[in-house]
Amino acid sequence: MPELPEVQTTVNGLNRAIVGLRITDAWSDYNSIHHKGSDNIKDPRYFAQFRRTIIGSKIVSAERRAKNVLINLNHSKTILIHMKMTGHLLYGEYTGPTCGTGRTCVWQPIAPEPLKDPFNRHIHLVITFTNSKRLVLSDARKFAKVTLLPTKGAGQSDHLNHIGPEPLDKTFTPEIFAARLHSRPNGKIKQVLMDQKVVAGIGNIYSDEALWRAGIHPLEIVRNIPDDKMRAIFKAVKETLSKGIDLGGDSMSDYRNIGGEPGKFQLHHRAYRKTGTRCTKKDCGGTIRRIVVGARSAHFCDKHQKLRG
DNA sequence: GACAATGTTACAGT
DNA sequence: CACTGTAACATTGT
Repeated sequence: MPELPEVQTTVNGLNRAIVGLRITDAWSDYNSIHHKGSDNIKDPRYFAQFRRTIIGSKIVSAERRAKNVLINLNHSKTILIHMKMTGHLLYGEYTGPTCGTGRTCVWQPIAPEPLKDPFNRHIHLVITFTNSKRLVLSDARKFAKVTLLPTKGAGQSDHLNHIGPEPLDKTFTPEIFAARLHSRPNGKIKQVLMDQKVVAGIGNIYSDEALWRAGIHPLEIVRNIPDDKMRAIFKAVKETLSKGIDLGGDSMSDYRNIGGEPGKFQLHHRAYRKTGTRCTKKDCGGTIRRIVVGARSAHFCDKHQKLRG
């Protein structure tokens, strides 16, 4: 599940791999009746227009906004990609059948190992460069969103204009964080943390891990959280996300970096999917429990994350 | 074969 | 109107 650290890992990889390359073609087999008439390549008519527009342009840079990848092109257009739950971008050689013939494209990584990984085989978008290498989107559940925006004012588009502040920004302070959370005083802390309008980039994994670190129960109501605990959550969010980036993202499920290789954050989970195991906080001795919050799983320690109310 | 997994949004309900 | 909860999206892995 790409959250902020996974998207950042992808963007970092793109800035190393594809800047300066020119696009020669694009192919996709997305086709959904639910996106007819939308500015999403899942509408084949939109894809045809998307393809015509990006052919011939050069990659200037890649950046991240919340969980969105933004690829800036040299003709003042930007490709926006939201990978949703199971999408990830891969860059590499291509040796399969010609795209556009109706057959599924086969992507081959530079290293042979990732090709065996089933999560790298669900390819629904291929962008080809003049060096004949390709950027492809593997997206097992086909939830991803891909669209084209004017670079100037991309942030003001409907895709991005509602998103809250970036938690790793230097300008992001504990005061701003608390004020954002208090915009939903009656909300459960886990759900509010994951609300992209409140703070950008946090999803199920990092909310569980940050709350474990801060010692806060996921069902705690925002209104009841004292200032010092708010600061603790602020610090935990920053530390958890930074650690995720340092470890190259979380590959417990399908996420892979652009070389097709897994990240390492899943080896450091303290709560997420640790149900029934002993809490690893020093001298804690609690047990990790799983509950359902807003139709999503939440994991927490029953000893050092007590509900205070 | 049932069920869990999840980011986001549309929509129904309070 | 504001807010909350749930279904839908599509598919894989267990």
